[in-house]
Amino acid sequence: MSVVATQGGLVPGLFQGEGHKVREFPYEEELDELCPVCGDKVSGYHYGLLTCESCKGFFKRTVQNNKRYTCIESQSCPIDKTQRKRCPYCRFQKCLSVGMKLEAVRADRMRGGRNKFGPMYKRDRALKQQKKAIIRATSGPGILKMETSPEQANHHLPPLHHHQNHNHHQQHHHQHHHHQQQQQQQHHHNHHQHHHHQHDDFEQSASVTPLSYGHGSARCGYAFPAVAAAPPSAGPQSEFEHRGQFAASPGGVPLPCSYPAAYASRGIKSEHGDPYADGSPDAYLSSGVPGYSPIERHADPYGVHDHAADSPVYPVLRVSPGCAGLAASPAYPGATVSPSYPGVGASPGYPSAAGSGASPLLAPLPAPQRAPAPDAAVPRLLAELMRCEPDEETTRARVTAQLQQDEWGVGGAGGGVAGLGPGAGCLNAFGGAGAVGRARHAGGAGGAALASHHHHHHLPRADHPSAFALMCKMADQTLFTLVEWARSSVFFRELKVDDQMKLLQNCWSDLLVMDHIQRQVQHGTDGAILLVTGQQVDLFSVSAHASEGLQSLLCRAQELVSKLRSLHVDSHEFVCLKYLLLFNPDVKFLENQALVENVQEQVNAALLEYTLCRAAQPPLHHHHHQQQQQHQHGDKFAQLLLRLPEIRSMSIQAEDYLYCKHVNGEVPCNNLLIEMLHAKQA
DNA sequence: CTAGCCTTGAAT
DNA sequence: ATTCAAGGCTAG
Ligand SMILES: [Zn+2]
Ligand SMILES: [Zn+2]
Repeated sequence: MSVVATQGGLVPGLFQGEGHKVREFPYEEELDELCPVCGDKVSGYHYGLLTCESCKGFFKRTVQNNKRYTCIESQSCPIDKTQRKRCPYCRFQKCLSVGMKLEAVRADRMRGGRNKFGPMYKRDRALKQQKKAIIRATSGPGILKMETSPEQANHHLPPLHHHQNHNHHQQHHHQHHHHQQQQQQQHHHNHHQHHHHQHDDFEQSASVTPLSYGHGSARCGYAFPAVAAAPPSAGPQSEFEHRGQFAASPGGVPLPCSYPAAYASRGIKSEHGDPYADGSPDAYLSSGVPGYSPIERHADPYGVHDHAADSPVYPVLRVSPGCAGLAASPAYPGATVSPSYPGVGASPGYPSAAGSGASPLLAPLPAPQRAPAPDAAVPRLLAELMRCEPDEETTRARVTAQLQQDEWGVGGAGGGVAGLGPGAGCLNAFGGAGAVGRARHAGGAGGAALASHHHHHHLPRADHPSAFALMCKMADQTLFTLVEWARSSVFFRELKVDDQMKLLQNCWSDLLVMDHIQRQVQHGTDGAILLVTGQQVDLFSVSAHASEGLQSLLCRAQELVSKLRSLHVDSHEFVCLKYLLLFNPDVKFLENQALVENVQEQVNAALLEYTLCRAAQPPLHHHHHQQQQQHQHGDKFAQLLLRLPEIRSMSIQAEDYLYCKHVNGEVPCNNLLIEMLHAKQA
């Protein structure tokens, strides 16, 4: 809310002149909710991914009972909530194609517990959550970040407790004796006892025995991509034991072993007649393919990558057609000609549409040489990048406003907080006051030290218990602005959301570090740390009470700042560096990798040209340093590029540091930083 | 068979 | 003690 007021019309780069164009992104990703098989409501993770309850049951029944279906039509029946009953064949086919995992169905029917997919589910959750977070940060209403879940959630609770409670009709019976129900199953139960201790086939957590679907009897009407190599079943095994269905291969990959046709049904279901028990596979063999193989080379239905490799059903286009204009990087003429524009095509939002008031229509073809730019020294590409740059003042206002709003919302969470004015804290964006214990200690000494020093504007105190939390919020807000920056930046917004996610996931901390560094270089003063809120903190007193890890970070940051200052890095160059971080060609599995690489290339070229031009026309002052400067400018380009690894390294260290703090519970919840961090781990 | 609801139990 | 995905049960 307040944000809207804040942004008014002051934010040139971020809002591109108009604040109501939020529809540009296909962010409508119907996050979760829908079963990938039938579109019904998702009830949780089932056999590898989020599905609805009915598909879970269907899949279970099918695999457990080794069911075989036949499609009456062309094996391509549409599957949705209303038609899913129609063709079980196609339904099951779809289950498999979307990634439901056969091996998650247990042969021994053991209940409860967790299987090897547990961690994956967790990871996937983190990713989805992060995705949502970014979307909220990106396309949500202003910066009204985290929807205060605590309060809203509590509003409507009373009226819906009827359902859950009355489930008593018949559960008191089998408390301890679920065996009784098993009736014919106690037979197997005995086996289970053994198995639990004997085999942990599949090298997965102890006692889950994946059920083998399909068997030696030949057949496999289902589209199993990479199963061709499944060995034909060996002869029938005399014992009906769950014996070596799978054997862990040296590499840990489960390999299908001989598997008696009868087993599947017998071992699994004892009550129903075994459809194959008496050997009459005729009904199911349609293709000659021997049983399926639960091999799982693509234990990743989460789209992080391919599917293309092993799923003929849903191939993924690897090559992006949209990068046509980028493919052929224009030759770099010389120092005078700016790198040509990548013809991004008639994309909806071309940069110029924002500031220059130019119609999107003339975006595709910026005339070959519109040399008469106001500043000939600035490559046009660079000029375009600059146009998207938010100004420090606006960012400061927004972050500050948001922080204040947070505090209001929190209420009296920290009585002293309010007294600190617009946010407070110390250290850089990743800073903190060390361990809790330390923070307290700093309360005495640190506070005194800070107070006795220069009277900067509002000297945030490092001693406040929530100083670190405030710093986190500050960094959090900064991240939001950076995400928005990226989102509205020139080439980035041409990318698919998924690609954007991946890039941001990769560089968010780099951008934060870079943002901090840039702030220090351009607006900060020596010996102090300039926060995004405009407050300054005495560097010396801070590091005096900072933990070792933090000191190291501060130190490195300071060194970098000094270095960049000596190089007289200006905002143009900073922009380039930021883009180089953002468009990191090391990020793999991008749909439009070509664009990323091309932007990297072009920005590189632009930076080179720019630094060369600047070197040619250095400021007329400092004559006595002329020589030295000439030399410095000479390889300034290289100097700049060499800082990138350092920044990456710092961001990694900062992430580690942040993670430690998080584990210690010192990072406030609902923090985008943590969500990014969390999604990255594992 | 289907699909909603219930019980389990390793992992956390 | 809590989670929550896997199996079980049973009207419809
Ligand atoms: Zn479904
Ligand atoms: Zn069909």
